[in-house]
Parts: sequence; structure tokens; C-alpha cells
Amino acid sequence: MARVQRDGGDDAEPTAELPAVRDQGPSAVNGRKVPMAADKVRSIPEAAVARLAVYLRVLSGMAEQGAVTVSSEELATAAGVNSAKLRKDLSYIGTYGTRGVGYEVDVLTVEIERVLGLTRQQKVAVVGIGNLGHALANYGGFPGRGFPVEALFDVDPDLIGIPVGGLPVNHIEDIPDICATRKIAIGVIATPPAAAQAVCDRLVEGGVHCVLNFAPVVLQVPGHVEVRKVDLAIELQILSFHVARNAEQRVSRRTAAARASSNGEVV
Amino acid sequence: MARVQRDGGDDAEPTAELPAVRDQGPSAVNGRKVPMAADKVRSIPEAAVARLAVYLRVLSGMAEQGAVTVSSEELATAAGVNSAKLRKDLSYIGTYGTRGVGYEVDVLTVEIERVLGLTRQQKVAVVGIGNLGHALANYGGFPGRGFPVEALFDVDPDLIGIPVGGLPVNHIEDIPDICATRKIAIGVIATPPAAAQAVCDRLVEGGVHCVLNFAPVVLQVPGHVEVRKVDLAIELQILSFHVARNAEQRVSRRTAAARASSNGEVV
DNA sequence: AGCCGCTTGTGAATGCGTGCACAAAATCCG
DNA sequence: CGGATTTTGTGCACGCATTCACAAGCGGCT
Repeated sequence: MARVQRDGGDDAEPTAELPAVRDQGPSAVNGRKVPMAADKVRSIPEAAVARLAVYLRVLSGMAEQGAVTVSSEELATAAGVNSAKLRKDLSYIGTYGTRGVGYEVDVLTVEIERVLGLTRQQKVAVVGIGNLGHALANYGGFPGRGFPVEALFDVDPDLIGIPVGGLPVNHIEDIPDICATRKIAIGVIATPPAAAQAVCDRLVEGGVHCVLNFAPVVLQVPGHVEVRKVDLAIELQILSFHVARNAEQRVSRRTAAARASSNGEVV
Repeated sequence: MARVQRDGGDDAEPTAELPAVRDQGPSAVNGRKVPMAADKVRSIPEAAVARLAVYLRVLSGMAEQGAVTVSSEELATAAGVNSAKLRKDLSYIGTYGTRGVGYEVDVLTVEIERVLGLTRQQKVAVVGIGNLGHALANYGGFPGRGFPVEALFDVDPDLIGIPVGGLPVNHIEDIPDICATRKIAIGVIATPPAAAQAVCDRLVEGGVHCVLNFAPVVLQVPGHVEVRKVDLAIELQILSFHVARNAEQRVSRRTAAARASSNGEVV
């Protein structure tokens, strides 16, 4: 049966609790610090993972400017969070800071990359070479390099074989085969909404476990598949909500002010 | 002073408490329903707003298929959430359901649209007419119509004046003027990261209160400006994290299985 | 009319994430 | 070498969001 798309919230997975992931001898092999992190990985909150990615980008910017160490305060303001949150986020992946000093930029970079799985390259396939798909394909390895685009798909016969961003477009029918043989890890869906579910099914069939969905539909996927969605319309509508809310507050403030002034009060 | 980008989480606003949203005559069928909702609007959790937008889309799909009423259960599964959450989300905007029956599709649609501020059209400007900006400009009023793109900007002199999606491209310098005169409500930043902050400042200068940022930078904006960001790289890295996590679990499960089998246990 | 079954709306409980505040640690300096 | 200073790491408390579970309410059926 098809499970429902998980979207930053419901954790009701069949992963159960499984508190016994760690090996029996807990302190048996204490020499290294890595195994602890390996245990901890499972417990990093999703929100923290997203922020880790932000820290990583900020760090790379700092490294370019020759920074060697960075304090939690600096890094936090640069990333737009408060320092306590940053430190807690970092504590999920281990303790790589030096008290009284800060963090070594390159150490932290490497550790975050490791936790995010960026040491291995994740191959990406883009499906739907329309306006958006075109843009994605031309991103060329995607920012931060580590996500090479290794397959493109579309239904349009006129597009098949045409190279986009240096890669020929294949037909959607070939998704399962090509994804399987090229070991695609992440599928990006940039098709019209009507086609998205079918495309997604083919991706899953091809062994893709992670999907980034730009189509405005709720995808149904088996439980082991991770879906993230990026939805333009929804982002705009959220902003619209804030516009409306602010306009409303402004109105009510104005009426309140009017009322107050008619009462002779000072605003 | 520049406030930091808020990003789906910190709600530390002066929203106060105001617990009782009074519940006078429920079935009193007071001619208007607007005022009550107007009070409530402020207290809708951000996460719920995002889901309301999803419900809206699902509802419009159902309306097209001729559905008149829908139960919370149906709507919930179609939207990929559980029904309790859906009902609570809807309860934030009022009580428009009929017990024992469900919700009228069109009533619910209208009410959600009203809360999200979609009754008024929000004018959009797109800055940065590269691959992505091109795609955005060609979206043509954006999905769900209600977000007309009314201005395009870029630095490239070769692009100035060229119509993209039926709209001429203006120079970035003119952002403040044009946004102000055309009453742009939402600015979309699709520039390279280096230019994003300057563009954002100009948008704010032009009176834009809401920004949708595609550039991989943390924007600094004054407190009254709402920023939402869509970051490809971060989405991919989050997926990458899940790939790594799953791979790891699979490995540890395998080693566990190996250990178990070597112990003669049955897995 | 009155009962029955169905579905909503919501109080209460639970869980999770955030922010605070402080102890622990490390460096620097006298 | 010891104290002052700085900054990390984290226990704790708070608040928000999710989920549960059930009473309230409505339509249909007899």
C-alpha cells in the first residue's frame, strides 16, 4: 500500500524505536570519537539538519576569506540563528569545539559534510525538462558540487536525445532502467502535476530512495522513500497570508488609534 | 538594526495571548462571518498556514471532479496528513463543517482563500532573469492565478527591454521606483548569491514587505519584512542526509544480522 | 418524533524544539 | 602557577505543534 508523503513533521515510521541500534559494548571501543556520532545521527531533528546545511555554506564562505576558527556567536549571526541553537545543533553531531576559542572552520566543515552524507557524491536525475527542469539541468552539478546531474528525462519526443547542459534527454519510459544502472540516488520531479505521480512511481521502481518534488501534488510513496517538496504556489500563498495579516493589523491599529485619539488619549 | 531572517520556526512575535476567541452563538448564523475570523487570523500557526494552502489545492482538484462535500478523512488523506490535524487546522479559521456530513467544498475553498489573502491579487516582481528567473517569469501569473508577475529586473544590459513572458525586463536600479509605483507586494529573488542582499535592500526600499528568496544566502531585513527562502542545495543536502542515514542503518542492520547469525540466532 | 450512526470540533495529553543560563574547559596573562 | 576571561556544551523550563479521544451536533431512518 502506498504510504503518504512525509513532510517535515510526522515521524510515525515503521522504523519503530529500535533503541538498541548501538552495539552492545557501549564504552568498549572508546578510542575513536566517530562511533558515537554514528549512533547519534539517528536522533538529529530534521530542523537541525536543515540548519546544518546552512552552517556549512556559511562556513565555506568564511574559509574562502581565510578564517581559521569561528565562534558560535559569529557563525550564528551569519547564519541567522541565535548562538544557543547553533551550539545545540552542533552538539547533535559531536563536540568539535574548543572552549574559550571556538570551532576550527575546516574541522567543522568536514564533520558536517560527513553527517550530511556529502562525502559520497549523490547522483541526481531531473525529470521534466520544461522551464524549471532546464534551469535545474543547467545548474551543472548543483551548488556546492556533490550532486552531479547524471540523467535527464522528458515525455516530449522532440526533446529526446537533445543535450541539455551537456547531457542528452531520455524518455520517461526509461527511468527505471537508467536510474538503476546509473545508481541514481535522488530524483528531481519538475513535471506538470498530472505526470508527477507516475514519474515518481518509475523513479521508485528504478531504486531511487529520495525525491525532490517541484510539482504541486502530494505524492504517494512507499515508506522507505523520502520525499521533499518545493512548492512555489504554497510559498507565495504563505507570504500572501502575511501580507493580509499585516494589512489587517495595520487597519486595526489605525482604528484603535482613531478610537484612542477620539477619546483624547495619546498614542 | 537589521533583524534576522525568520524561517519557519521562531514565532517570538508580540502576538500576545488573547486566549478566548469567544464562541458566542455558534449556530446563530450571524449574517457575517468575517469579524470572528479576523480575530482568529493572527493566531494561526505557521505550519498550519502552509497546510491550508495544500488543502486549498486539493479542494480545487475535488471541485473540478464535481465533489460537493468532503469529509475530513478524505481531504486529509488526499493532502497527506491525518484527519485530526486537518480538523484542527480548519478550526483555526472557523467552523465551516457540518457534523455527520463533512465540509462543503466551495465554502471551504472560499474561506481558506480569504484567510490566505487570496481574494486580493498580490503583485509579484521577479529579480534575476537567469535560468530560474526565466522559468518563474514564464509561469505566467503563477499557479492558482492570483499572483500576477508585474515586473522583471536584471543587471545584464543585453536583457533590459527584452520581453520575457510578455513583460519587459527593467534594470535593477529601477527596483525601488517601479515597485513603489506598481504596488508590488511580493519580490522574488532569483539572482546569484552575491547580488541577493543588494536586491533585497532595493525591494524593501520600494515598499515590498514579502520576499521569496531563491539565492543561497541568509538575507538581513528589517523586522517588518517577511522572508521565505527556497534553497535547492539545502533540500538536496537534507535528502543526502537521509540517504546516508538509511545506508548506515542498513549497514548496522546487516552487521547485526551477521553477528546474530554467527551466534546461531535466527534473524 | 425519536433514535442511531456518522462526522465535526476541541479539551487534554504528549512530544519536540527553542532559548536560557550556567558549569566545565581552555587559553592568556601576570 | 593560579586566577581572569572567554566560549563551549548542556540541563532545564517553556511554549508550540501534533495526536488522542470524546462530547456535541446533524441528518436520515423508522
